[in-house]
Amino acid sequence: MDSELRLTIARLARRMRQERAEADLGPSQLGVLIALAVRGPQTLGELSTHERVTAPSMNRTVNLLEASGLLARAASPFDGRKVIIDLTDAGHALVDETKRRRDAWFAERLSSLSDHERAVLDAALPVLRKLAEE
Amino acid sequence: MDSELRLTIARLARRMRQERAEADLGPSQLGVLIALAVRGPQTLGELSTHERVTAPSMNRTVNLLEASGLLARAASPFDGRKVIIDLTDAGHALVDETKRRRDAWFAERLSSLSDHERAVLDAALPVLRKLAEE
DNA sequence: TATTGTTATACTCTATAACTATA
DNA sequence: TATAGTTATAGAGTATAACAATA
Repeated sequence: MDSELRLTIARLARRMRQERAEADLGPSQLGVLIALAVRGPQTLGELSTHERVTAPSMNRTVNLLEASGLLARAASPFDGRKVIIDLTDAGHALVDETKRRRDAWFAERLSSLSDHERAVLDAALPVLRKLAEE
Repeated sequence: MDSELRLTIARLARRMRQERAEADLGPSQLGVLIALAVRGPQTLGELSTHERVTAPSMNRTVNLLEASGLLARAASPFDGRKVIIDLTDAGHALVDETKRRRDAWFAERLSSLSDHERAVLDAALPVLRKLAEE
């Protein structure tokens, strides 16, 4: 059954990821914007570590997002080597819109469940969260 | 809370996906091999439909896997346009090994849970499966 | 004509290696 | 010397458009 649960979670996550569309950003670009929204301004190194990607790869993604006006680079006042990356207003707006749409999709799926089924999921949430821990 | 559950599932799936490594195939190539193992020999069109990818994209992935000796193409005896794709012995072996390793990783995560927590997940499985339905 | 697979081309995302600037 | 970021280059994975072969 272990295997069943693992595969089901993978399949569900895959379906969720297909619900993007709104802006035509790839998943990596969207992931960076969401990381900035959740964890605030960060250096390139922090971003690449957290997203588990190499620095050159993150640099490229950041370049694309900067060119789209969704984030901005600023020099660190404390360390001339570092660059602080943060969302622009447009970046914040895009993150909010994306979250709203994904939540709506997921809520629609949940609405097909019975009260009991929703209660079961509610009970499972802390356990799933524990499994997902680093 | 809807949003919490959605994000937790996404995060858990992401952690699982990072557990690959064994062979250095990307997730797409591995996905094709697993699809062939689970659902048997298929045409290119069937594969691309099921993996939700365009035919040229699937064709490219199949080319790489064929070059690696993990699958083979054969002409359909009934329809000259169709190509039947199936795993080689090496492909089967790779799928088995991958499944074994991912299951082991997941089982190790599950072992950190209490009996009660595992029971909660067990109850949630059919509900998650329902959410993941097409 | 319609369908199946393929080739051509282009863009995103990833990596490693090598370089620049700062500490 | 070591660290932070960047550039150069290459390969995987995705797409659309155009083509060949078969039904």
